[in-house]
Formats: sequence, structure tokens, C-alpha cells
Amino acid sequence: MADDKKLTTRAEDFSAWYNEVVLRAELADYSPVKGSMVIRPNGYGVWERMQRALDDMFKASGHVNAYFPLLIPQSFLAKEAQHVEGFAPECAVVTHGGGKELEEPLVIRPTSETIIYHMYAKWVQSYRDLPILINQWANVVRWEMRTRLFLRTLEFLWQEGHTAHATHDEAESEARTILTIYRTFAEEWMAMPVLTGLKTDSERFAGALRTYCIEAMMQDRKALQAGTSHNLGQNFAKAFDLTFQTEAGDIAHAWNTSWGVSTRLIGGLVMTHGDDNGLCTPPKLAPIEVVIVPIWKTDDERGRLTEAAMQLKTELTEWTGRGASDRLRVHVDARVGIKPGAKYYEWELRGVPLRLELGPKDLEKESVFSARRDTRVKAAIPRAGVAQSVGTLLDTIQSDMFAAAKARREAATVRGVTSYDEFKTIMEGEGAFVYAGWNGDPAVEARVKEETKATIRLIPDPEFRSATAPSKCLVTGEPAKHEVVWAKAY
RNA sequence: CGGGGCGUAGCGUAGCCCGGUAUCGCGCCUGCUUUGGGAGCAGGAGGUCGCCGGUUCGAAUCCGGCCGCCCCGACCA
Repeated sequence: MADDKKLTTRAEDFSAWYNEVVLRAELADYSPVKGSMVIRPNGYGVWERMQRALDDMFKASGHVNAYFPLLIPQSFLAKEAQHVEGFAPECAVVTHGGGKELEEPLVIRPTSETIIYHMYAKWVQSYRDLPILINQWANVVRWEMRTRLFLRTLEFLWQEGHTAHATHDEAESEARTILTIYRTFAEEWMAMPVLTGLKTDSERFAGALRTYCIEAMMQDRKALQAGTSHNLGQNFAKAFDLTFQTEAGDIAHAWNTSWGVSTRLIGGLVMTHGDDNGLCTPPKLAPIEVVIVPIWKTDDERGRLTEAAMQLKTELTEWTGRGASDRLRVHVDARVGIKPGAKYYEWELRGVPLRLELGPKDLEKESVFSARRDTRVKAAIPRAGVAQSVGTLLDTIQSDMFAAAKARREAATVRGVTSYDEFKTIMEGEGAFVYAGWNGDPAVEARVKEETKATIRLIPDPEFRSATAPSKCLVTGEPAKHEVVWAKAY
């Protein structure tokens, strides 16, 4: 009989491993409605930390929060041609309310551009009313054919920012500013390295002028689009009569941006850092950063060690070395009847970044025994000054996790590929991020996707580009217009 | 929507071919002994075998229909 305590390994079946980690770490569970899921406290705790970090960054860059309604008149979607084409097929539509058929069906928002720009049109008369810099935290519904926990569900949670500006350049600058925030969040909080850049036309948001994105590499070498920021140009302003009077007295259409990240990031977190023992959460996003496991043999010891563990917790949580409002998040696992080893496995599965073991020997030696989740390295820490040591160790774990993830990505990145055959061999094998030249023709993208399932993830920003730009298109050999990054994607 | 797989206790399963009232493991409850990497023993609770219909003395098992879920693909954050 198979040992059902063991997870399927990543090497055996990455997809099965992912599902098992999400379910067994109790991040989420399947709901009765196909394609939608329940986000359980362990998963929601991570989301709450993500929200807090992002929200702080949005506020610090001048944005404010608001809330727009879930239901949108169906006709609104149709006002921007490309937008409706992109989203209509995946909209859930409400046709009845209060026992009667509605005069006009209501769409459950797949995204909120339409209703928001409709409202902005009411609120803006003068250039003095601009810019509008609003974000909302909300749920949206997209009726996807095929769903996957966190990565693609019928309903998901996200933030969507929607801004209005007087000029193109200001909107462009906003879109880029947000992309930088997303990158900072991914790298500094999620410990997830990302590429930044521009989407090609075929991957552009329905109704946008330009779509910027952050792309991360998962451990199966597939790309995950982790966030997007769109310069919408004047497309929506024109569709919704979002106009204003300029300083010179003319009437002009506003320039908009929209941008979002979703609970998909939690899936990205799992696939970036998880290992064959389960989840591995970067300290900054971990609802519990430190779990203390007291160890005892006798009843007398149980009393003493549990007491010592509680004292240790108090000392850790009272430490203000990271600032008075950023205390260590510590849990004591004093459950009786469960052996320490069983507790270790459980907390490792759940991804708690640091475990502190406290037994009679540690009390004697005036130390605690630590075990890192990421590297599984164990070491004794002197009891004196333990909070400072733990704080420092957590910082180290955070940065080591980022470095490890970045090293994995770099090891699976190939530059200078000039032969399409070589490219196919790579994509048929383990896969990779392949930097190569592209002639700018969407037909080439379509052909490569058809033949290899790989797509252009982005036209990378300058800092990610190769030292020597590729001169020829990977596929046609024609002069390259851009260096692009190819990969299979989620 | 195409391809594949699966529905039996909270979870994972055996039994199905060849019909006779359901197996085992994990988990759960109680007690005792345990506790530095997934504890042991003893006792116990828990089941409309996905649903509907048919065949039969008798259906988890055979037949027909339906439903649901997961995985792979097309589509997408």
C-alpha cells in the first residue's frame, strides 16, 4: 500500500504535486460549483498579507481605494469593440431578478473598465479633476473552460486600478510606475524574480494600447503572467465620453490605465518555492513565520517546556527590531498526543519558514534549535538575544529564497538561439525561457504556438535584454524587430 | 467542446470480469503507555456503494439512461 503521507514529487507529476500541496496545505478546497474554489484560512492569510503590502504601495504612490458594483449593464461591455470581443464569451450574465426577467441583462464583472469609466465620465469636467487614481479590491467572474486552483478559477479575487489622465505621457508613466510596484512586490515580498516588459499585440489586453506585464518562471519551467498594467490610450474614454476641458479651453478625451494582480499570485508562490515536502512561504508573506515546538518526556517536563515555549513566543512577539507595528508572527504548537516529528512534517507541508524546537536539552544549554524550511538547515541559536537572531535569520531566508528562485530561472534561460530546430528541441524537452529575435509578425507567433505550444511572453525591458541583440528572426531568418522571450505558459 | 480517468465511511481504496448485503489503510472517539523527524496496544463510532430505472428470489457487481468531478487539449489573469 502506498504511503499516502508522502506527496507526489514534482519530478513525478508537477501538476499533481501542485494540487496536492494546495489541498493538503489547506490553502484552498474545491467548492460545490465546478471551477470555483474556497480559499481557506491558510491561503487567505497569505492573500491578506499580499493585500496589505500592495495596498501600502498603492497608497504611497498616491492612489485611493473605492468600490464599484458587481453587476454591469450588458450594453456597457459592447461600447468598446475589442473589449466586448475579448470578454463577452466568458461573461456570466444575470437575466432574472426578483422573480422577473430583467429588461436588460446584467453582466457579472469580468473586469470593471466599463462601469468605472462610465462613472469617471460623470465626475470629470476639467483638467483640474485629473488625474483620478483609484484602485479597488474585488472579485470578478470569468467563465473559463478549464480551471486550476488559484491559477484559473471562475471567480477570483484581485485588485484593479483604474486611472484617468490629461495626457498620454502621464498615462504611460502611470502604467510603468505600477509595473515597477508589481516587480518590487514580486521580488521583495514574494521572493519571486520576474521579467518586465511589453506584451505583443496578440497577448495585449482587449481594448488596450499597450500591455505591460511581469512574468515569472515556475519550477516546471513554464511562465506565469503574474501581473499586468495597461496603457488604455483613449479607447475607453472615447467609448464612454470621458472628456474634459483643457487649460487652453479645448475639449479632450482622457487617457486611461488599468492594472491588476490576483489570487493567482498564490499559485505562483506555490510553484516558485514549493518542494517535495510541501509549501515554502517567504517570511514576509507567511501568516505564521515561526512555529515553536516544545518537546517533553514527562508530565513535569511538559509543563516546564510548554511554559518555556510560551515565554519564548512572548519574547519574540514583543521584539520591535522590525518596527513597533511589524512584530514576529509566532505560533506555539503545544498539542499533546502528537509526536514532535509529526508536527515537523505538518508545519513543513504548510510552509512555515522557520521552526524552533525547544526541549529539555535546549533549556539546559540555554539555546533553541532552529530548522529552516527553505534549506532545511538546522542550527542551535543562543537563547540570549534570540529575537534579534530570529529576525535576522528570517531576513536571510527571505533573500536566500529570492536568490535560489533567480538561480533556477537563470539556469533555465537560454539566450542566443538562432535555429528554430534547436528551439523546438528545447521546447519538446524540459522547456526554458528562450531569448531570440522576432520579425514582429503575429503570423510567426501563431505558427510557433501551433508547432511548439510556446508563446512570446514579452518583449523584455532593456535591463533584461541580451548584451548583443539578436539580428535575425528565430523562425524566418528575416531581420529581427525585437528580442523576445519565448516560453510555454500557464 | 474533444480525449482520458474516476465516483464505495471525513480521505485514499479492495470487491465488479464470474450477483448472495462491503475489504484494507489513514483519519476520528475512549483508555493506558509514549513524545529530540510521520508512536504502540486495546476498545469504539462512522456506509442511501453518485442518481434514476430495468433484469433477478437477491444488484456495489449485469443492462439502459442521467449527473458530477479530476487530468490532458483548444481558450484565458
